[in-house]
Amino acid sequence: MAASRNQPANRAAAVPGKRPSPKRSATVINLPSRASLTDDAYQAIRRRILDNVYPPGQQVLESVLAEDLGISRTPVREALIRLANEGLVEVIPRHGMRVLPVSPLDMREIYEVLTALESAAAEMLARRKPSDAELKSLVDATRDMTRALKANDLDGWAAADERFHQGLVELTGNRTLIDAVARLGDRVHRARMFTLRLRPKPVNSTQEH
Amino acid sequence: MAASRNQPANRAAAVPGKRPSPKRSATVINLPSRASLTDDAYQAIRRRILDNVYPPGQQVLESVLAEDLGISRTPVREALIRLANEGLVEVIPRHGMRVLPVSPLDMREIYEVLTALESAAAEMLARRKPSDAELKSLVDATRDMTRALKANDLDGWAAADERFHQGLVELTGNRTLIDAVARLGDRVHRARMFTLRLRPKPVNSTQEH
DNA sequence: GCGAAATTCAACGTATACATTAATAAACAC
DNA sequence: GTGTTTATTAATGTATACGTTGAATTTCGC
Repeated sequence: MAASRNQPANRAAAVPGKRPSPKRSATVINLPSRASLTDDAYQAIRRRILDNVYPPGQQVLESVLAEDLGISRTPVREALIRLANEGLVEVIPRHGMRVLPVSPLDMREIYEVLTALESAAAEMLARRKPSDAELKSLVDATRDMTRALKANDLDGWAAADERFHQGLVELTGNRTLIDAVARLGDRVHRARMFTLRLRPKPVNSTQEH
Repeated sequence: MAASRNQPANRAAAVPGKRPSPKRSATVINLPSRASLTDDAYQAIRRRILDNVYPPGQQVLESVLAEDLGISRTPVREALIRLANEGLVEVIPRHGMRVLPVSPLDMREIYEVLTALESAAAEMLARRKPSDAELKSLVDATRDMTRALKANDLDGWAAADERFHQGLVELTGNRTLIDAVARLGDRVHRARMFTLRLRPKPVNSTQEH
């Protein structure tokens, strides 16, 4: 499988708050992270998309991104290839990248696929007869979801929900499955911005197991 | 796509290229838009992997690939990013790309995911009550599969099988699903080289619909 | 004034240059 | 001979250079 394209944890200093000169200078904080500039660019651009700094439909030129991030076009291009592969953006030959919109249709499609994958995950898990310890994270997440739901805390619910899905899929140990779900993760996140509650609840399908 | 046939003569002086492939006879009148070198590289490397020219575990340096394809490292790198994203190779910092092996475990994982996705596709299709015309390709493929199976024609079976899966998924019209399956396509192909018959038969799940 | 042809412009695709650094080999002390 | 340190090499990551070409703009014919 591809190297861990998943977003680990390094969300601290990904976004350059300032606009240094196009030249890379010492003003850039030297983190112990040996992340490549390509990775940085990937994270930064991705973040801006998820945070709606670059809303759907937004177009940004490679050169603008590069200057904005204080790096050259090369790592920007490489980051864009990854983002395009992930379905977040589209690279239009003369117009830079374009943030792909997430239409209601897209959402439905994504949820259909996700539901299928998670159902399979639940089934696999059930078959594997996991220990209670393994299930703890899931149970916790479910409890948090219910709790948040009662408190009308949508954000909390979403967070717990995400933990649940993440945990469910990861417990299967099926890397291919994990990757497939992760690939949809960002788009789900964006879709969720539009519709937090249209979502079906795959919780039942696992709780009964 | 833009026609990027740009190999100025000065290139010969700069690089002792051994492979003047980017040469085009003047008799060609209206050639269709040229793919980018990145695309070419992607296709070429991918093909070599699928054809086992680069067997699993094989490592090839960027520079070797570049020289081999008669292009610079830039498009090679971009192609490798795509291939890595697709799970065909891994890019190891100092050792170029490495063709990922497809272990029996991988195969099982892939099939688990594929089965889930295709089951969902079948369900979606059934719910949509497709016309007979739409189903024709599926029926044909199924028939060919059965036929090939009887004739012990494994290759024929595999081909029909592939058509069946392709068609099944495409009939749903769910682009996300189509993409997800397509993304697994190459790995499936490689897995299939090892085990043509360990495969479960999702045929039933659709035929009954 | 309006459409077509010519021109300008800028973004890109690709090649190449360059500094960095891991891997390898060489030198060395013991 | 062996383990350690230093030099060498090579592959990379990134920056930059550059020709190509689609798009925008202007010029031109009418």
